[in-house]
Amino acid sequence: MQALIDKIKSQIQLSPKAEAYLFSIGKVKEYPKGTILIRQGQAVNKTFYVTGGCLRSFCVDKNGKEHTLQFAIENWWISDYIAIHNHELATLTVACITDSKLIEFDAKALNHILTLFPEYEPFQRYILERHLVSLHKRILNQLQLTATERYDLFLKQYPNIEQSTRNYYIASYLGITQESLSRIRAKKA
Amino acid sequence: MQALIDKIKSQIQLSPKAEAYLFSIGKVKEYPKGTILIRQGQAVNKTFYVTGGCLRSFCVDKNGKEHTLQFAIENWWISDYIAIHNHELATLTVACITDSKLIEFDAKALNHILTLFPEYEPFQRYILERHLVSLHKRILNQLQLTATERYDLFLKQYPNIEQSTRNYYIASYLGITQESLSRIRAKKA
DNA sequence: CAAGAAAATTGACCTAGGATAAGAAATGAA
DNA sequence: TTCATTTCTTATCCTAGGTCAATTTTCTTG
Repeated sequence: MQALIDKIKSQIQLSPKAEAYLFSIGKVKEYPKGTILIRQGQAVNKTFYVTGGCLRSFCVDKNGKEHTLQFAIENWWISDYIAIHNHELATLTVACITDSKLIEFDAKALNHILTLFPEYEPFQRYILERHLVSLHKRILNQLQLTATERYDLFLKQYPNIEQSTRNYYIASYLGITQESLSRIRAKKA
Repeated sequence: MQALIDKIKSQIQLSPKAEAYLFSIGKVKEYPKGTILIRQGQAVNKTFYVTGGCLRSFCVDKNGKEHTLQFAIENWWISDYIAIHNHELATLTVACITDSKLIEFDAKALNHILTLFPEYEPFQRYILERHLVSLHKRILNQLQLTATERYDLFLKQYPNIEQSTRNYYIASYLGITQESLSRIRAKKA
């Protein structure tokens, strides 16, 4: 929790009261691999900040195939923002890929900090912008790179995920099948 | 310009001073079809709010192929956010697809409003969140839909763009070639 | 450690969509 | 209007990656 506070303080001035509020609403948790934190179809009322381990958000299509929207490692936030922003039920599932250490926030309480302590806004904006930029890049990569190039880039961006996650999850993030990913790997060796 | 102010006021309380500031930095402009507003490789210092017409942002890959990141129609913002956020030169080009009416903001001046009038933050956050959600959906669509399904969705999302834009731009947004798009269209008729 | 289960690999075949090229239709300038 | 240019369509052939199925390897867990 202190690590997050420090991160925030490196971006903005945080009053003692705001800091105390953050402490009061952030719950440090550890979840084992496989834990499902948000389930497709259910209400979303939590947002997670990752301090250790790795999670992912994904949706399941009509054929039962999974599609990974996001991997979240240390220092990233994860939730179903589509649902939160649109006040809808979850279209995504969020699950721990490995044993994970998180700080769990009630989404409404975290949002309320912006009303109580407007000084927090620039930090939230920073997070949103960073996220936005990473999505822009992802879309451009998806449009212009081959599967092999996307995989190479993935390895650079998430150098430690490969060991701890299944082939299938990576493939479902890259937009290919696990068999194709396996072939791509075989070619590299 | 007043239309934008009204939009903002429908989301947040805006003090007369903040409103005056916005007026002072927003320049109403009209550009003819084909105008390039931001050029790949150059510095980015503007952000555009669209009040009429249609623009797009795209990058050009090593083979000279274009990839459309965004179409912007009425009530949307467009710029190169990757460049702005990372303080880099433009990786994107932003161009008018049709004659367009815009409100042009100096990016720094627009950003400065957040310091001068923190009351503006929630609006900026609203815009960022909306953008984020649309990108999440786009990625999920790209991962799970066929080219034909993506095209159908595109027609729903941008019912008026098809007439005013070239086939190639739409194809480069969907991640297919213009020939494929032409075949998809032929099949529908 | 052994037996099952889960995950990854590999092979044979298939298909959506790409590449190239040529012709048809729009668009636009004179 | 006509000629030229740009855009769109169509046809042929091709390839990256998908599908399905059979192994092999790697995890689990008793």
